Amino acid sequence: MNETPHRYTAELAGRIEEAWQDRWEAEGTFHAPNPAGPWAEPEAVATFEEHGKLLVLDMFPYPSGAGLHVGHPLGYIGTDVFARYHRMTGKNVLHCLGYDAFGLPAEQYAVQTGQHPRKTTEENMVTMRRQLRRLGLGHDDRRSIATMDPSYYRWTQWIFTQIFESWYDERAGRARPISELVAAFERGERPTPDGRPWTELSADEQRAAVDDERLAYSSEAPVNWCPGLGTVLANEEVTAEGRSERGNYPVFRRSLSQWMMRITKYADRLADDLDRVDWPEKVKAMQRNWIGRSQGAQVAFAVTTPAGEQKAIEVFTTRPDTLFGTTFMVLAPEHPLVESLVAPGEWAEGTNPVWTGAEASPSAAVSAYRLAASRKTDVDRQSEGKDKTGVFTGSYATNPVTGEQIPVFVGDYVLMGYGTGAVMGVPGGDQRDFEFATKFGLPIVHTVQPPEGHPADQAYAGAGVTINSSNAQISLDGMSVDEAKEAIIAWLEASGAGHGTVTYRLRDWLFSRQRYWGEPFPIVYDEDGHAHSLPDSMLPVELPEVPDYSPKTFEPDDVTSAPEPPLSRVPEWVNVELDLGDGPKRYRRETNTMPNWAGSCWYYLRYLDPANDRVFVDPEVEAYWMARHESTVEGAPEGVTDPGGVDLYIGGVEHAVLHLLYARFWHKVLFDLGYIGSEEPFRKYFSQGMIQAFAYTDSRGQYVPAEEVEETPGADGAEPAFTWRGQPVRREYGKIGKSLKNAVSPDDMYASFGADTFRVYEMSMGPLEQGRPWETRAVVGAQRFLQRLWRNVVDETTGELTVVDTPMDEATRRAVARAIDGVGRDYHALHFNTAVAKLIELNNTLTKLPAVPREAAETIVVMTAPVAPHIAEELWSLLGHPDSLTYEPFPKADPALLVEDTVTCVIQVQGKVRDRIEVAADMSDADLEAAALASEKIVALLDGQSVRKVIVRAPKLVNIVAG
RNA sequence: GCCCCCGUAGCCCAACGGCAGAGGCAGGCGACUUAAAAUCGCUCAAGUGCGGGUUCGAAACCCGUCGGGGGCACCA
Repeated sequence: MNETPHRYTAELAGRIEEAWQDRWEAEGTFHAPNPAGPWAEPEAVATFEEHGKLLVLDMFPYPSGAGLHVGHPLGYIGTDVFARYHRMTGKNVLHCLGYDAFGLPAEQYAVQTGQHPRKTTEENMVTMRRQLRRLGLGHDDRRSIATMDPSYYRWTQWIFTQIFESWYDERAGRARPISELVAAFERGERPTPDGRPWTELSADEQRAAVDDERLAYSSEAPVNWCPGLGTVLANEEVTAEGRSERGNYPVFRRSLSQWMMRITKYADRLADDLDRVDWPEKVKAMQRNWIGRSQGAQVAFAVTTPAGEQKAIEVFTTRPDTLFGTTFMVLAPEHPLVESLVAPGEWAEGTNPVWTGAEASPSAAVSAYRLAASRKTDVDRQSEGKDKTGVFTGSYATNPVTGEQIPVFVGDYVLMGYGTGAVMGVPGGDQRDFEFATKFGLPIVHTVQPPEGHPADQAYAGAGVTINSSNAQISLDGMSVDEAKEAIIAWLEASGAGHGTVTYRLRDWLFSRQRYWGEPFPIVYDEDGHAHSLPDSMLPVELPEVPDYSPKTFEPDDVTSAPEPPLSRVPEWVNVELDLGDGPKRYRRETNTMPNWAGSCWYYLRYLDPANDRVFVDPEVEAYWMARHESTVEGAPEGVTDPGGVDLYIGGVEHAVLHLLYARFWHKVLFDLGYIGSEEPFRKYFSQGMIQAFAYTDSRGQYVPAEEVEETPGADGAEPAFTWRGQPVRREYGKIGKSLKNAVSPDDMYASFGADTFRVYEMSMGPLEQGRPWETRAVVGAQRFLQRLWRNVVDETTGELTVVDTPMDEATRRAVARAIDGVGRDYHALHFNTAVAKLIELNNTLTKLPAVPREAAETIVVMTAPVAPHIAEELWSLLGHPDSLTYEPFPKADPALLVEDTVTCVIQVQGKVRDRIEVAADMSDADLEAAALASEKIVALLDGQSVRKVIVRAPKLVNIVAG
């Protein structure tokens, strides 16, 4: 028979946990009141007036069919601990979780099985909800939205129409409604594209002028076409190797008509406002890198075409100071001027044979080169490495500062997609140009004095004194690089040959996909093919049922294929009669769908007011939860202001560019249009580390189930040996997942230990931002802690309370006070691992007492609640409190108990500890110095040496410098 | 090639520039048990990757170097 029926086992933990989860749900414990909107509870909100609110957010999960593994909940537990702690500090805390329900896996599954993706997704959501509920997360379950619900994507579509109906006013530095653009054209405040008065433009011309300014626009442009997925992709979804981030299929550049978002208009604000948010530097750096703002100059090189026309080749350079060293030019193969620069006839007499590409004439050489370049994928270009290729066009341009005639080449190391698609070749200052010049026998002029010992076979791109840079009007010689840049830009601007400018790596965002399982566009085309956004009253545009979910996919390397969206196969949905204000007319619906990012661009706003069917979020509600603060975020530079936003956002670093950039963009548009009052979505973002696990391969390199591997410790510190079914296996470390056969499910943890133990273990493994290895056998440490905590309150045999109503002794009071102080600060700073360590320390102290005083027990129970809420609730209840401790105030430490009466003072000689003395905590420096010098050990050690200096850090340290 | 992060007991991790150890795992010893598991108690264990420097004093700050992880990469 069981002698300890009331021991805190996994089984007992499970019963307690499920009971409390039911009670929290029934009582709506985590429902956060809103100040306005359909759920307005202003009186409830007013009760939080003293301590304010806190908005905590997790990254929007995709409900995967594979279920969760133990790595997934790390961030969710982190936010939950933080949220629960702050409820105890008296804040109105909003924390909830919804689902990013549109996505590729459900659609691919649907294609294979014919199962509707909604059904699959709903089933997956049920599983995930169960797994997360069992974890005891304190979510406001009323706010759990899903992007696939028409009541949600109605507003995704509405936001799209707002973006479509907006333009970016450069002068005002913000987005404005299209109607104001039309008004500006009408009043003549804004010149039309060709300068004619607005009224003289035809209807089509007026429409084109407006459409060219829209923040969402459709355009025929080279896009990333992925035949293997049957869809086009955004730049951000294509890897450096030119493959799809999802599925790793080849991606080709094809010119197709697609929807784009003019995110480039926000490049500066997206870059600048990174200074205003509290994010990891790493992530800020990645976004800055992606935006790729570079300061420089645009310079025009005059060229006379073979046909006799005067043209200019515009180049962008970050190093205008090196203009005097420009000895050639290179255009991208796709550059529009190439055609007109190709010299007719044979090569000129004496043309360097290396320049000709072994062709008989410039036109043959250039067309062969261009053809070859057009056939290359990014992968090919990559694999060619740094070997510079190119051919001469037969034309010469004029260097605007030297007046020299310099040859113009076509070369594929110049990319059409960056800058102007043309570069000035400065072999002395740019390694790529140097390599090109060496290969083609072009002159190399240094314009910055290289330091001594600089290798002769390299360009010099560093700082130094400008040389070889003067003409009749200007001399840069002797200037630093920065001075020279400034001087030459001024000269270029004065002479009309160029101007200072900024370029960006960021491109407009490709926003359409040829998929079924996504939001339909709220766009229809009239009979002339013009796009119209649908009015609010016609939203949502519901996703129709289709006979076949598959996008037409192709052989992954079929370059000639073209996308065909599934929705185009439902003619009765595509062709509609609508009245858009000018009577019923025939329209054709847009058949592309939105990318997965659309729903996740604004979900945090919907969390705030999910039941609102009048607006996507009530402005007062948004202002309450996300308003800008008076004070700036931590570490913000001088002069910036707080942008508002979510108080804490925890998620993986894998979305550093994609989701976090897109969401910032949409947020800024909504701010510009006056719908919200915060300028940034995520004031503080914290990037959690990834939990990984060991995986094992057998002699053939096949993965074997990690949980079945046995470890034999090596003798005398040798490496341990690992075996699986008797055969030796090799250990490696990697991502948790099916393919490495090292996945551990949270369900197993609930069954073996309970959710609280699992939570404590995950939080205590190490700092939240750091990756670390999962180790199932170490989980028991967390369980032992909770068992001891339980035993400090409850008798394992009888189930009776063991706490006593005697006051705490002095030592216990001090230990409790220290813990309160430390644990509170650790929770606040997201240092959950050290918070748990301090709780364990205090608990171990209490364990050693003959009986635990009630006050000590209650204090530690309350402090433990954020990490282990179920056991804390249960003990709190056993201690006689009928209500949940969710809103119980976090204990406050008596400052008097934090300072010791006496402390151990360390006495060092030359920085080495030589003696310790007990002294009063308030001892003066002089007294302490005297006491230290009087120490017998010190006197003996100094042995008459003179004391040169004494450093006193009362009351803990004295350092004597002798000699 | 460039940029960022991390190197502390066998392992995961602590330590305002001031006594290297808070906590956990594993190991060892002991208690309980017929026994084992679980549990409890005790215990062992590193001088902080390496080399310089700054300082009265460095795991911490600076420079260099090695190792691990991540990001970017013909971006003009």
